[in-house]
Amino acid sequence: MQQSPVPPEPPIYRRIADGLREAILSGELRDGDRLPGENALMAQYGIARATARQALSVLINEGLAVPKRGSGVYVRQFRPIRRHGSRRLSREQWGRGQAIWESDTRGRPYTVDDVTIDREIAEDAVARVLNSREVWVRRRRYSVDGRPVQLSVSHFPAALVENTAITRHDTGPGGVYARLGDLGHTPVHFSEEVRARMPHPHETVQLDLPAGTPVIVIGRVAYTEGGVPVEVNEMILDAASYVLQYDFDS
Amino acid sequence: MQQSPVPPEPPIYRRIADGLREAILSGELRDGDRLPGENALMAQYGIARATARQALSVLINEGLAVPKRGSGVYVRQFRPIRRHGSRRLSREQWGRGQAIWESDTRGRPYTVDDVTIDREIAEDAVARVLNSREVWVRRRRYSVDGRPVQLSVSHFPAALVENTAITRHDTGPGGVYARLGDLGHTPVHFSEEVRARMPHPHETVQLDLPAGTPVIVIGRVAYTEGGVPVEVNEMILDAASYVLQYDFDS
DNA sequence: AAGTGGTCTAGACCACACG
DNA sequence: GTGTGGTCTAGACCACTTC
Repeated sequence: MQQSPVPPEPPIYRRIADGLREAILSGELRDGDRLPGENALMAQYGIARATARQALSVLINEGLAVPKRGSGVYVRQFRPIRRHGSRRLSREQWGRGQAIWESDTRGRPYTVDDVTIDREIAEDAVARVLNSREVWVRRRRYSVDGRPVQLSVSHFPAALVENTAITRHDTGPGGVYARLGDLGHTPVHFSEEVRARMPHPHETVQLDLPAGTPVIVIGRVAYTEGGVPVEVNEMILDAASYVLQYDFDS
Repeated sequence: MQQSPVPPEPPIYRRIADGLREAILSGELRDGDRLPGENALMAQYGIARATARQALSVLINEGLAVPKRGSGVYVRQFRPIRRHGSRRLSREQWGRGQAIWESDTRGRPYTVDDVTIDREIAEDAVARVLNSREVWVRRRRYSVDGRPVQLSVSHFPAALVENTAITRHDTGPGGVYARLGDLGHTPVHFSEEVRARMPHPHETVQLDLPAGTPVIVIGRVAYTEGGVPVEVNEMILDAASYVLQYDFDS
């Protein structure tokens, strides 16, 4: 007779984490509420400091809680920005149905800082797509409500944009896409590749990410009507701050 | 005179993690290689066990390394599947440019297990989109190469699909979309909302996710030509196994 | 000043993997 | 059997936040 396998008891730190997670997901603990601290958990469960910390670290690494030094551990809030892929299709009737996830639809103003513009030798993947190793690179950081939410690195074939406003800080009215249009290379087709992963250290710093926050990586290629690739843009988004929306037919 | 701020030394565990990360990202340690273990780090740096563990946990939570019980900690591998949003546009000329990220383009066979079909009362968000609280729900899990990569939960308005093959395991040739077509409700418009976050515990179990792996959450609504929503599908993807591709005009 | 999280030490016992 | 990671204890000092 086969012995029925006994489900092993989860370790203490996990049971504590499960209880706290339940309280968060059920709404018993709300956005911004303070969780029981290390000392409280030690007393309540009769455990060592390291064990209490381990329990809290589970929730922190899950992105459900954020530690504040000298203060406590708090329930994290989620108020994403909606980013539309195809504006054209999103405007159509059928695309105006109810969204699944609530999000901030009012166009909150974003600010741009840390703009840098350089002529560089592109890495292999970018060079292959643009058919050019020589590129102009525009790096920007976007913030909403004073909090950084996105890093963006745009690559343009150097031969195409040399001596245009695209190589300068002030790109003029309409921005870089308008300038590409002036050159007869209006981007009309876009291909976006979307990934998600944990952030690299420099991304954690630049986006001021708490532990347990993934980033969404969007690699976007813009093509002209003739199918010529004119821009490769890699965007790094704070995953907790964004919902991407893509609308399409067929 | 303003004192120039002295950059504080990072803690030991962080410096060790930085060194190991460097070795991984530079390619010095390759996919599947074994990292120095806890004992090795203790000896090499003259630190306590907990500190060595803390260093390794950084890389594990970043998704760069995977611990194997009783064996060691290993460099993680990344070989994503490419998932296309709009098949139609992806086939067009301009969309056939080089991809930024390498991925497995050969259509690897996937298997479906854990299929369940139930009549349920939908949660608010789904009911609002479908204009129906009564829904049929199809849950599936997809695996590639024997490893689970995606969970999928499809909702259909009960009144629409009652007494059709959509409420049965065998949906017949063409699957549920063909059956919706039989009813005169062929889905032709799609709206997808994409998020990324750390997995919930049950997702970690069902997708067998190592620590440090985010999930991509896709909420997809299918509409008929007349703009009637006929399906809400929530997909949970192992973020390390997927690259999403979206192609669009304008 | 008191409380909080951040780092670190020096032990311990366990289950599991590998040779 | 030996080494590995997984869990846990009982202390310590520090920097920071809050009162």
